[in-house]
Amino acid sequence: MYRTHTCGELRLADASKKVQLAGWVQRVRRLGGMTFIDLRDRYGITQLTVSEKTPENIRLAAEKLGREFVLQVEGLVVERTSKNSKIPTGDVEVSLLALRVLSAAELPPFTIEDESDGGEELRAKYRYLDLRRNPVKNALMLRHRVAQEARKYLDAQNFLEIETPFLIKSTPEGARDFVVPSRVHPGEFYALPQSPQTFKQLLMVAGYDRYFQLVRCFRDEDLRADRQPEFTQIDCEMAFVEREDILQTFGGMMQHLFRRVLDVALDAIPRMTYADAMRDYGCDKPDVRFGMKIKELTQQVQGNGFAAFDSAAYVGGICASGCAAYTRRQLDELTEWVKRPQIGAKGLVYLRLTDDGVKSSVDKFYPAEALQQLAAALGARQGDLILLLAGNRKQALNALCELRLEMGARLGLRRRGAFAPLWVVDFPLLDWDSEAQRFYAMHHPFTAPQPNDLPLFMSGDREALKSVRADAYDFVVNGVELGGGSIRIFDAAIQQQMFKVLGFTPEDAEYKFGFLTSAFKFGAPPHGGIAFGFDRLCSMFGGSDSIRDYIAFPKNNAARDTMIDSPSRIDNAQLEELGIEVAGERGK
RNA sequence: GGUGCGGUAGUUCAGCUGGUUAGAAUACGUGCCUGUCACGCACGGGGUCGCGAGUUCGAGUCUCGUCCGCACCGCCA
Repeated sequence: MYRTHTCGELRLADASKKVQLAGWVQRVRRLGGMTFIDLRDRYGITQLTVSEKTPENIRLAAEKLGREFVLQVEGLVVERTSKNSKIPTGDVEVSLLALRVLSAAELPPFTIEDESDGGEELRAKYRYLDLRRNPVKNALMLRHRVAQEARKYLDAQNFLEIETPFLIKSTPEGARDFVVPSRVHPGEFYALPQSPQTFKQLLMVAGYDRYFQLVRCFRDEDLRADRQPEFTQIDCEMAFVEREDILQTFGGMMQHLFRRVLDVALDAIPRMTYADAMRDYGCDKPDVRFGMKIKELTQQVQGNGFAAFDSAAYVGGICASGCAAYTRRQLDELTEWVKRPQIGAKGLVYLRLTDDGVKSSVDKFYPAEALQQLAAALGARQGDLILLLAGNRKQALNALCELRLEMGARLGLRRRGAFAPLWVVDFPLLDWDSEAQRFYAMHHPFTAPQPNDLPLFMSGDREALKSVRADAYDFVVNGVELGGGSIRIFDAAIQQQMFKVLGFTPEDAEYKFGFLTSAFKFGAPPHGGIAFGFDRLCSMFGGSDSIRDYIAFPKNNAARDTMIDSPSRIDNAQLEELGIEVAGERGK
């Protein structure tokens, strides 16, 4: 036995006990005749003392200790003469009777402290040291808590946790697949799942009418702060349900998680249609912690000779409360901001509602009365700033969406600790790609059209298809998409029609998804489901925009793990065994 | 594939319009110190200024290329 207590455990009530502790040296403070050692483990820090009364062999050993040495010690718990209220164990210390160095340590490349002096690059390379730090440890503990609470809720609702395979078949629709060569079948490949989508549907066909899984998913796409090539979903599916059942069940799960993890009580989750979200917020994942809704003004502003507006397919604006005092410099800076390539606006028109009336950058095109009407249309009051921009509908809405979020941030309206969840519903089923002259599934090819739109869908008419709504829904919090799902097609004829609309030949469809359509021939129940981005959920709970600290061993921006140095080359013998041709470049 | 920012002691950073021997803080080492907990004081060691080319009498500083990191756009059914 190495220890009787952890380093976070001892209190005044333990005084005069003889205890054993084990942990890492956080810091040594040598005061001459007296030495203090902070011993750290997962649970906390306990101060060890070496004084002139301490046996000499321990005094000598203590002189050689450095940061991050691993010790096992025995000692007497004593009340401190000067207490430290900053740590829970601060009323006591352990006066050493025995000390064993289990492991000496080199000086770490950065200090293991909450406010570490190490940069991200260094901490990534030595992730096992970074994991010793409290902020990372707390993030992983939060992740554990969320996982346990999700399991508790789903188990109580009769869901079964069932594992599905990681070595599956490549179906390069949507995201790129990670691919794994087969040694047994040279020249053939498995793919890692982007999600267990088809398997969970097969489980519904098999009668396991409530399934869930905390499951790793793999997508070979470029990374972001909130996107990793391997990430975890809370993947769920239910049979004999319609949309309402799913929204109730998983709205309930979110209320459970917010309550149990954050002690935040969420009201029933509000809903918004995709069309409303696009119109009022310019995107399908609105941050509704604040208003500042977008207002379309195309009709109202055209015909006054202002070319930028007259020639635009869409003109819209937002009203930033209390920003009328923005200086010319600030407005110029904002204009540059919206003209950046990432935002892509051509320019920015402003109206400042000052004490002296409306001052705008387009005064010469619009009479004062027209400007007043614009202000009224946006519900602006004296002291407000109106920002307008124009373009094609999609670009302009996107730019307004970004501008709204930016102004919201500048005005302090995107408060951490405030949570505004919602369901976005009634997504379009299909997305027409005018370049490729084909439809893509907005969600995936198993998403059911809404019952009301089924005749339109079966008609196969291109214009009709563009307006078909899907029985799909996203769960959005504070402008972040945390989950999404749909009611699935379970009728073979509708599924065939979907493959046809998406341009799959019957052979294609058979090759890629034949197992699923076959299964549907043997009695498929109506079903639907949802998947939540578990890493994002955790980072949302933790108040971070990056999911990296909520993953024990994440990849960097370039999809590398700099600690283990992956991906890496493999030798020719290994390649040959896999039946993969050895490239001429190799070995150079 | 693209845009922006960054790369200088172990670490975090400063280093102006190019100009002596590249600094600070912290960490580390040594000495002193019996109540510290960001201990204190004194002294000390520590640099391929990411890498390569170019401009120049002279480059940490300017130019080009390249590698690496972060954020974002494209991409993510």
